[in-house]
Amino acid sequence: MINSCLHCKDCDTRDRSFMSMASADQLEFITEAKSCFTYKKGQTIFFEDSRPLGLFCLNKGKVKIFKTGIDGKEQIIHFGQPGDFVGYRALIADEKYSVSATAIEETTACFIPRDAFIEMLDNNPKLSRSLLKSLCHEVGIANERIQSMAQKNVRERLADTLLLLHNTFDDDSETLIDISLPREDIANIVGTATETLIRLLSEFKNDGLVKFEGKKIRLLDIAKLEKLANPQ
Amino acid sequence: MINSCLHCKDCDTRDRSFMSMASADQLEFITEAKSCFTYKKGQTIFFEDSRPLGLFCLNKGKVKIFKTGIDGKEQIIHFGQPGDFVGYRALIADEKYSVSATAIEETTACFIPRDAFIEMLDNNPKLSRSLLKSLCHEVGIANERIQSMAQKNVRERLADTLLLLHNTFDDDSETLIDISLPREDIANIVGTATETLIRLLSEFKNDGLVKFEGKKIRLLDIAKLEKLANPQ
DNA sequence: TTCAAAACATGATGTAAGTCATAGTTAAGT
DNA sequence: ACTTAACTATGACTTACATCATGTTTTGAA
Repeated sequence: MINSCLHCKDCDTRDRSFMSMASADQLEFITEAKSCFTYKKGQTIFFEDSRPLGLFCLNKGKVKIFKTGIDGKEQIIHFGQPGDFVGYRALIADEKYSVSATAIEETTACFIPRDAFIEMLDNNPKLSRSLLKSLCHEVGIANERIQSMAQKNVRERLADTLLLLHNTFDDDSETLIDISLPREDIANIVGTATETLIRLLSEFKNDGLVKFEGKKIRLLDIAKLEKLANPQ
Repeated sequence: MINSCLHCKDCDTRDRSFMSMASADQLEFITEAKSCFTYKKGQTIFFEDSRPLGLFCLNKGKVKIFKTGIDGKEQIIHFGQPGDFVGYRALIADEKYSVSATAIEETTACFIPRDAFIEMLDNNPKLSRSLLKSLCHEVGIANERIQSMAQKNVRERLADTLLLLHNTFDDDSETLIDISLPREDIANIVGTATETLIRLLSEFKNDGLVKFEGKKIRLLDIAKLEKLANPQ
């Protein structure tokens, strides 16, 4: 569903995003070029294997970025939240999307068409440098995840995941993980069966590591979780 | 061990590397700044958790890039061969190395100090754009690997790995994988125990999928391996 | 408010793959 | 050429986790 757009200069997620690298002229230019959309919970923003026509800059809500495997099992790669650019990797690499993005709560996003983004990128070394740095960092994160999948057991990966979610969606130095995910989604981050995830999460609860508050999870012992995630 | 350096303009791996983006002036500048090293099989070029002082441009040999986990088990992330830049992610991200690089055969590499590289990067949008594109592609590869680790069994991942090695080290449209790796290293790519890897590889041999030629592996049925790696 | 459909939970069971043990084989150094 | 060490190979055993089955609770739409 298409919306009327806020001017980028008035967008309060700008300072949290790559848009903070843009000049006033570029903000003007992008505002002209973009269009805005809202997505209900469960709606998909882009699909794996389709061609990117631009990128999305989120300004409200949360999305999950995932790959769909055999028998439809999702592997969640990461999440997007206000201020995040999503879908730019395929765009820059000049490839089809290798992931899908689906709203996990009501989300609004600005769509920046390919050409406008490329022009901004070409005229803004600071932006391109910032993207470069961010991507280098991300490759490091991804490599860590590969190792974790290969060498850690499910219990350790669950601890990892809870800490990751906490860092990504913290209620600001709170211990509450400020996102509602069904168990199946958490299992699809950890890389395990939903039943196994449920069992382990109950164990964590019984061990006093976490507490369930409605659909959200509160971490009760971060130090212990960190130890669990990274055994000697 | 330090060497006398070849001038970059005379380096025959240049066209295969990011150095092909450099201007004549920049090749001159880099040649002035760099120093060259040779590493014997087993020697390490850089260590995880240390600070990068520059990057390495390989011009002979092969290196494995890996992370070291609990009880010293390595997870091999990828390989470097002539023409490859290695160690630039940590440099650009301004982080410590998150991986180590060790020569798996006699290797020579040029070391380009941080400042010289950054200067070249800042003055060469084509290079920075090329790096950006390459990194975006790499993130896609890494994500695929995460999914594969999470959802595929060891047999499927071994098929994946053999095809990957074949694509990376092909004897040019040959079926021979042109690299000598001990079973333990292959296990550390696949993410399994060495004994399991050995068993599966024997099975693959008995099933007519591969053939051992000295320390190298020849693929006998690539179509079948692809089917095995990507079931329905 | 009711009913159907998700989501959550837990038990029973099977199996892929890890671990431990041992032995043969190749490679490397003196 | 001989000895030691590294690598490859196989068997026996264990276990973490997936799968299947079934029941309960929550959610949301009519």
